[in-house]
Amino acid sequence: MKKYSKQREIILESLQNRKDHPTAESLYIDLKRQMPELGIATVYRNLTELCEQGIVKKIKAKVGPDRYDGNIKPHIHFECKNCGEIIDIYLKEEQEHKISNIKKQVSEAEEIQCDSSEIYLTGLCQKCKTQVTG
Amino acid sequence: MKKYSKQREIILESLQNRKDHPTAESLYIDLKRQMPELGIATVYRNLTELCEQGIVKKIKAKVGPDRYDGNIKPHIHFECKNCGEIIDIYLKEEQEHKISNIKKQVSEAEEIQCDSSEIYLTGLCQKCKTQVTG
DNA sequence: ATTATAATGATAATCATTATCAAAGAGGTA
DNA sequence: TACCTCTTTGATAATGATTATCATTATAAT
Repeated sequence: MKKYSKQREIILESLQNRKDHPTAESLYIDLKRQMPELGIATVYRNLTELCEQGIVKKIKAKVGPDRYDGNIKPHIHFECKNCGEIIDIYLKEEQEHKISNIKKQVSEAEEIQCDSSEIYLTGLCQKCKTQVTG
Repeated sequence: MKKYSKQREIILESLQNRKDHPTAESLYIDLKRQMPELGIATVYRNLTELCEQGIVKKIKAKVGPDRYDGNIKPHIHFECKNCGEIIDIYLKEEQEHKISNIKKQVSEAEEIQCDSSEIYLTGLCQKCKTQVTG
């Protein structure tokens, strides 16, 4: 039987309140301020658990360790190859619809059961675009 | 100045001939048969180099270490959550077109410069679908 | 052939993550 | 409340993947 833990609670809460996509370590450092006895293993354990429950999503960035996202509303990620920031992008309903259509077509054509899709974009974010370009 | 090396040649060649998406280690083990003096660091070094040149692509799988793909023709990846296999899926021209359209729209709306996109599907492959379901 | 420098292989070092395990906490039940 | 069982925790060792170091070898230009 799954039991309550204060640690799991604050990890989820923090992740849902943050607007960025922290690594396990940065979450750990942050939470240690309000719970100094917290251990890094507990953070990893709970992040894994929350991912399995589908409350949290793991992001495999191109650069650096895995990141975690407490926002599970459908959206895609853009990673800036210059500053490394990952920004959330919400597709319009019509765009979302096109994607799920393609997913359906592919599932049929390949005879697979596709239950999730992820779209990663890479390039230069607004800031870095102007900085790098001139 | 960049210099030729036999090692880099066989790494690229092997990757382009293989139809799977090997990890650095499995590539190393395989190539060691034809070149026993090959070192694992050389494999990592050259894979990184080839990725930077854009001749090879790195795949961050949900499970396990990074994989490499010698096929750079536009395609997307499907990872089976049961057997872990990664299969290539080629979108139809019209599907590809819809995606690049969305990419363009997003780039404008977000004021970013998006130069690459990756679509990642997850679920059950043909084999595992029938195995698990029935 | 000589020389400059890039690439290699062995291996140490690092980084991220997972495993282990004794102690503490949660959630029953008597 | 006291007790029991099982889960979770924190500390830390262990592991796995990748990168750094460095002496040696190979490449390519002169």
